[in-house]
Amino acid sequence: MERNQNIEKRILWVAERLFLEKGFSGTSTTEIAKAVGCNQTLIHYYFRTKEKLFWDVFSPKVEQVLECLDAPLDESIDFIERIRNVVDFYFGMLELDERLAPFIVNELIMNPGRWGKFRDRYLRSESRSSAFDRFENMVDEEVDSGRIRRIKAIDLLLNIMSLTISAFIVAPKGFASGECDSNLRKSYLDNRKEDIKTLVVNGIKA
Amino acid sequence: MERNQNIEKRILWVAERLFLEKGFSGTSTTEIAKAVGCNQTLIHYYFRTKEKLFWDVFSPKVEQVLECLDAPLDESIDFIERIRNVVDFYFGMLELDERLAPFIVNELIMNPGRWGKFRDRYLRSESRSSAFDRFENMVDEEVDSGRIRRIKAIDLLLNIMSLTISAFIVAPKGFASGECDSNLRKSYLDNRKEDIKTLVVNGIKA
DNA sequence: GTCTATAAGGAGATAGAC
DNA sequence: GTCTATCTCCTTATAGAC
Repeated sequence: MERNQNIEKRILWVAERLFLEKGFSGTSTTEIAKAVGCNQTLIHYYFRTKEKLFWDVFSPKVEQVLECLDAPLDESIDFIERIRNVVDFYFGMLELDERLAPFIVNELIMNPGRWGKFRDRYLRSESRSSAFDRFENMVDEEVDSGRIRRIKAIDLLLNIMSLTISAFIVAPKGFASGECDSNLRKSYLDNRKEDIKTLVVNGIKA
Repeated sequence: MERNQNIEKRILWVAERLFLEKGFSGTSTTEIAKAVGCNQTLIHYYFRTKEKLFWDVFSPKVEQVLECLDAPLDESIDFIERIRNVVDFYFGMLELDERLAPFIVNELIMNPGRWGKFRDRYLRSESRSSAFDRFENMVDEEVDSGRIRRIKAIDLLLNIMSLTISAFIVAPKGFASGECDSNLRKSYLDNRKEDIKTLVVNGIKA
């Protein structure tokens, strides 16, 4: 990538990195400009406001993440195995970039209203035939047949997501190991993934 | 509480409230002063820096929370019941102030280094006879006797804490219910508490 | 103890030259 | 497109009058 070509895209890349590392409020447009190697006013020339830059960076990513939530629901395999796949899938998604989970949680805490439009689009009961509805139907069917204990789909999903996301919140902070060594973190995450799968699967047995 | 008496304490109360609601970086000393009804420089007269004010507010609370982590470990009752009590206990602690969990997680993400001294004091292997060590001994004993599945105490604790804290991160944001109605939130939290207890207990069965 | 005044710096955003 | 200069506002912190 040439240094002087496509400044607009380079601003997007750099902004994504800095927002992920330091959050929205912790990143200034001046800092983004410095990292890009351009003038601060250029940020505003291309994106007008910092808020709009934020959305230009993240709305495609949020869409992408939300839309692939149903990817691992292959109905040809055993339900328990499908749930294990869901955990693997979420874990793998967050493992691609370990800054993602802290970023999401932080922005959710600091400015919950900002994410309302995504909640409305993907979790509200009005929007039928969503990924969550397919997941819910699948869980209800297992409960009704008595193959798993009585549990609401939303609770199962919250359990899986809470445990998975939390693993990445704790991991890089050295709370688990006392060290920030890369191998230790990897083995910590692998260990957490397996334990979470065991926990979630045991937790829904009839 | 008189308005003109004990300004120092009033600064501490107001600072606690604002730090909890808006985080450390989101709260200015000017804003604290305005809420107290005093001059901004008075904050610095009493506490010198914002950082020191932060610690004067929270280190007693952190000490208190960390020191009572072993409170529910009454050894006269069944282990499974003891674990259920631990969940009840953590839940109750966070229910006392629903701003606590988001605050802790947010500060942990934004400035992990700040909490290093507490980690060192309470979770490092060097500091023996801590609350965690007693918990660990208890879990190891149950594993060795075959009464529960093979699990490390730290994993069990991370499971419990992740699920409990996450419930409060999601709760006030309307992600679960789509509403912020107080009764809905209460029933959401009660429901989560029971499901988490079931999950954690099922998850360690042999 | 409490105030005014102010330093010294950083933020987001805009006008206008080139 | 990209820049300089600048506006306005806000931050933490200090000096010194009272």
